Parts: sequence; C-alpha cells; structure tokens
Amino acid sequence: MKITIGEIARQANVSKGTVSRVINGKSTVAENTRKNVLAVMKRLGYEPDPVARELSMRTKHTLGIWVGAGENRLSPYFNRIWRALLREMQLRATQFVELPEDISHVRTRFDAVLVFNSDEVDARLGLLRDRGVPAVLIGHHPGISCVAPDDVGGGRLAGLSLLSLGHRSLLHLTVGEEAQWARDRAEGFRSALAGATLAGVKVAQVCGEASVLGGYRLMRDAWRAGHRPTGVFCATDEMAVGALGALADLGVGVPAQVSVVGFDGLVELHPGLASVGQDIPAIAHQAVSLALAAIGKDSVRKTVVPVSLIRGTTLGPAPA
Amino acid sequence: MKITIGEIARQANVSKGTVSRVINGKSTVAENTRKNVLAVMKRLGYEPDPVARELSMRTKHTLGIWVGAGENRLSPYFNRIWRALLREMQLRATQFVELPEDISHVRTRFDAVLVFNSDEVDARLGLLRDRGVPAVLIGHHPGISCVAPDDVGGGRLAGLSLLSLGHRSLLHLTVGEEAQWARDRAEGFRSALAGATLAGVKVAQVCGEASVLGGYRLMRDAWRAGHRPTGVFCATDEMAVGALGALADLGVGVPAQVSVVGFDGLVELHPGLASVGQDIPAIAHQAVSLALAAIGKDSVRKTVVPVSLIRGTTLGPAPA
DNA sequence: AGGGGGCATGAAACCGGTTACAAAGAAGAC
DNA sequence: GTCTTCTTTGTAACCGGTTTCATGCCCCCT
Repeated sequence: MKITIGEIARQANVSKGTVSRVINGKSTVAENTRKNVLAVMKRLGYEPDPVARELSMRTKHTLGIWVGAGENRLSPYFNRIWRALLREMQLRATQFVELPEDISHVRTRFDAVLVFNSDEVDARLGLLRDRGVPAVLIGHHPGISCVAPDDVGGGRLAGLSLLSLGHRSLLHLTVGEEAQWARDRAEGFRSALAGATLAGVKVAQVCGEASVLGGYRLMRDAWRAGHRPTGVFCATDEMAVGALGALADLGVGVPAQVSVVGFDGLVELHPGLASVGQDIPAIAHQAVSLALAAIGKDSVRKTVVPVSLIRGTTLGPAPA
Repeated sequence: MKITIGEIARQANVSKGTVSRVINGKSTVAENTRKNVLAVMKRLGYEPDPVARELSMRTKHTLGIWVGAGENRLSPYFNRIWRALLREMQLRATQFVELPEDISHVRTRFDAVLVFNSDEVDARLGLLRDRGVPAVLIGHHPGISCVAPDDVGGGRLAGLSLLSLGHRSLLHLTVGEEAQWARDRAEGFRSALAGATLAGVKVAQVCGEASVLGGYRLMRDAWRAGHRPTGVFCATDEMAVGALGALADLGVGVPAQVSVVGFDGLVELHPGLASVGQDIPAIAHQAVSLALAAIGKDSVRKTVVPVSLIRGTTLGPAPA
C-alpha cells in the first residue's frame, strides 16, 4: 500500500496538517516534533505524491515546450538549447513536456509554455492566449515575453573585432531579411562599420542558406565573382564552417589571408572556429525564469543575454 | 473563476456524479440528461482538470523518456523516433516528459518510462526497478520489455537482395561487436550467405565508426587495400552515405559497378539510397503500447518490428 | 494574579474530479 | 395489483495533499 501523509501522521502521533508543515517548512514547527516526523518519514520511505500536491497548490511544476514544425531539431544549436533547458528544469525540480504540433486537444497540464520562434509563431501565440496559458518566446517578437541573445551586439562585436585587427575589406554571409536574428546581426555588423566606411573600409553582403552547404556556396561564388575580402563574418557557425571549406578548396589560407568569424559559439562544429559565442545556459535560465514568473500575472518582459567573442584560430590580423 | 464539475452540475440540475458519468461515458445516462449536460458544458466552455482526474484515477497519462548521455540526439534516426513518439502520444492523449540524466531526485510523475538503449542501460534499469517504475526499452536487453526492429531479418534481407541480383563479391561495413544491433544485422547478413559461400560467394567485413565519415573511410581504405566488391552492405544509412561519397571520389559507378545498401530507411539522407527500411511509426506505437500495458503488472514482452527493403537507385544487378 | 501576545498544533474545509452504494422510479412478469 | 428487475440518479466517501481558523498553552509584563 502506498504511504500517505495520513499514515505518517498516525505513526508520529500528530495531525496531517503538521506533517504537511514539516514537509513544506512553511510555518514553524517545534524542533522536537519536526525531528520525530522526519524520522517516521524516513523510516517508511515516504515520498509526497506530486499529483495531489499539484491539485491543492494548483501549480503543476511543468512547462510545455512548443517546437515549430519548421524548427531544425537536428541543428547543434537547437540541441544545445534543449539540453540546457533540461538541466535548468532539473535544477528547479520542474518537468517539461514537449507539445505536439496541434495542441487543440491537448489538456493544459502545464503552467506556462516556452515557444521556439518560427514562421507560425503568431498563430501559436494566439492559440495559447485563447487558452490563457502564459508563454515565453525564445527569440524576438512583439507583445510577448522574450529571451534572446544579443544579436545586434554580437554583430557589432564581430565587426569591431575585424576592424581592430586591421581588416578593411569585409564580406558578410547571411540569410535573407526574413529572420529577425539575421536582420539584427547584420544591423550590428553594419553599425560597427558605420564610422569606418568613410575611412576606406569596403563591405559586401551576400545571402543564401543558413547551413554548411549554404555557406560553402556563398563563399565560393563570392570569391569566384571577384570578391577578395580579408575578413568574413558569417551569420551562423554552420555557414562559417561551409565558408572555411570553400576557402580551403580555393587554396586560401586562414587566417593568413582571410579571417572568418561565425556566430553562436558552436565550437564543436569546427575546432578553432572564431565565433560570437552565445551563453546558452543563461538563455535557458532566463527563459525558465520568465516562464515561471509569468504564471498568474501577464507582464511582458524582454531579456537580452550578452554574447562574447571566441577568438579561436580562424581570426587573425589582416595581411599587410 | 475556473469552471468545475460542480458548476456544471448546478446549472444542469444534476449531481456531480452524473456529470462525471457523462464525461467518461462509462455508466449509462439517460439520453435527455446527457444532452442537457453536454449543452451546459459546451456553453460554459468546460474542460476537465487533468490533475484532479489523475489524482482520483491514479493514472498520470504521462510517460517518461530517458535518453542516455551517450545517445546521439543529432542523428536523423533518433530524430525520427522522437517525432514518431510525439505523434503517438498525441493520438493517445498522453504526454511525455524527458527525464534528466540524474533521476534520483525526480518525483515520479509518470506511469512508465521509455528507455533508449545505451551503455549505461543496466544502471538505469536498476534505478527504475528500485523505484517501482515500469520500463520499456527501445532496443534489445534481457529481462525487460523491449521493442526493436528486426535487425537479423533486415541483415538477411540485404544479403538475399544482393545475392538475387547476382552479386558474388560482397563487403560489409559495420561497427565493432559491442552493439547488439550491429551484431544482429551482421548475423542476418551472414546467414543469408551461409549456403551461398560454398557456391563461390566471397564476403569481407570491415569495422569502423557508425557515421558518414566512418563509412567514407572504411570504403575508401577497403578499396585501396584491394577489395573489389560489387555489393556493399552498410550497417547504417549514415555509413552508406559515406561509402557512396568514397565510391564517387574513387570514380566507381553506382550502381553500374557497385551496389550499396544501407540500413534504417533514412531516405532523406541521400536521394535514392537503397536501404533496409525500419517502420518507425510502428516502433513508436509498440513502445508506447507496451509501456502503457506494463502499468501495474510486471510482465516482460519483446516486440520485433518488421523491416522492408527500399530499392532506391543504388542497388542494381551485378555487372557482367 | 490576571491579561495579552505569540507559538505550536489539531480539526476541518478544500482542490476537482471518480466511484461504490443506495434509493427512486419505471417497466415487465405473474 | 403486487413483486421483481432494471435503469437512472443522487449522496457521500475517497484520492493525497494544503491551508485557514480556532484553540490551547506557555511566557512575559504590570
């Protein structure tokens, strides 16, 4: 038979209320009885039933995670975020459940939902609002609590780093304008160069796919088209890996002739890759914090998580 | 205020019990009252509280998923299984939560656990047994309910297919003997050839890493070492993709000179890849079924899910 | 000694459902 | 017309906790 709080109470000669108080440590309990109750609990191997607790406390200690259909679960970035969330939840004794595509028949067994940014994000947020479930977005979006890396600052950081190493001819590999993060990274990069363009700095931008292959093609084609940058800033590390491959195939020395800086800090992709590193544990931490804080209230808060430059071995001074 | 069963009962002029009966459709309810109650429920937008239900029914409608530390979450195979499980759960109105590495402090808010096979699997199963949580393994292991593809049958299928197409010189790219699935696939492959070796069929086996790069290296090195098979069976599709790359680099025509068959059916990896296809939705279905059936009892059941040959364009008749 | 304040605890209501049991009413058998 | 049986429904206990409120007790102050 399952051991309940009532059984503990009986064996410890106290009331259920007192046992509950011992468990939660909320109200004060005499040291003697506390010890006694704890001893009985230990002896019987008691574990409070989480479901009963959820019912009376009306908090489920559960967050939902809603991954967009278009989200690339196979990307190393996604994987890192996922694992960081897992760790974070463990620390907070909170479980997390992944929601299926279609939540219309899903019963809300969670206190709040973390949403990954994607094209369908508007529809999703609407659905959640209708059901009264607080949501936190990983990414940028108006009108909702968000957590995102400092994309603008990261772009600027990359630009400034290249400039300070003497690079005067730059190339930016990125995706189209549809994604907010890409716009922000590009904007930051341009802003770093804003004053410098007058001083003879040239910068070009080409757009393609955010993948290794995409980066490879962009770099190869740009080079063939006559671009001869000494510094290349790639909107993602995967593109940067592709760019490195293309440069290798073209026989261009890195970083002797060309420096390459990526974005995300996924050093496992390519040893030595220079990159604007995201603090993924911090992002996970903030996302969960915001989600848990959002329960009950409906405040909207935006959190921007700082980034830092990973120097690596693909970033060096401009050739003379 | 939240709408409860009591509120419905009041507005429909019936008792809570009757409303509950309508919801669950268990016991019989007069058609008139049923309609009436349903109307009130609809009007008020009532949704039963899953937590309260769990408490009184003592089933949590939740499965845990325990992914080993060593498991490669980035593999397309894992990804497919994961998504199939997600769908399966959705169909059954069951949620699933991923368990963190260390479950010692996790409260058991799930009815059963699905475990992915890995090296630490013994320790994990022990922990779960100690806590009295039923577990189902995706893979092979003694003493526990398992779901796995028909690895032996798949290996045999690949072997027979190659033989029937006239191939007499075969090569098997695989990993070491440590993994059960690899042993089984190899065993099936050999068994298909058992009678045929007497009839002048040559077969070689080389071992390496179960990755694209691993497959590439094995194929390249085997060719350089003088192997000239006309049929190649790879233990995983990723290895097969690598092998195809190596053959292309070596200038060997596929399937004109060499046929390549993989295992897993991950056609998205390489268009036209011939492969022993797993029925991943069926695996997910069986895994969840077994897990849900295991609640309460402690029967051990093994399920083997059939495989089928995907012909593709990399498998053809042996050259004359 | 009497009164007030604070701490420890028990009793009971509550969270939102399910379900065993009893009772009422209708229909059918004789 | 009465007895039995079946269907439908209400009542209340229960799942395993939390929390409000009241009470008892001890201590301190005047």
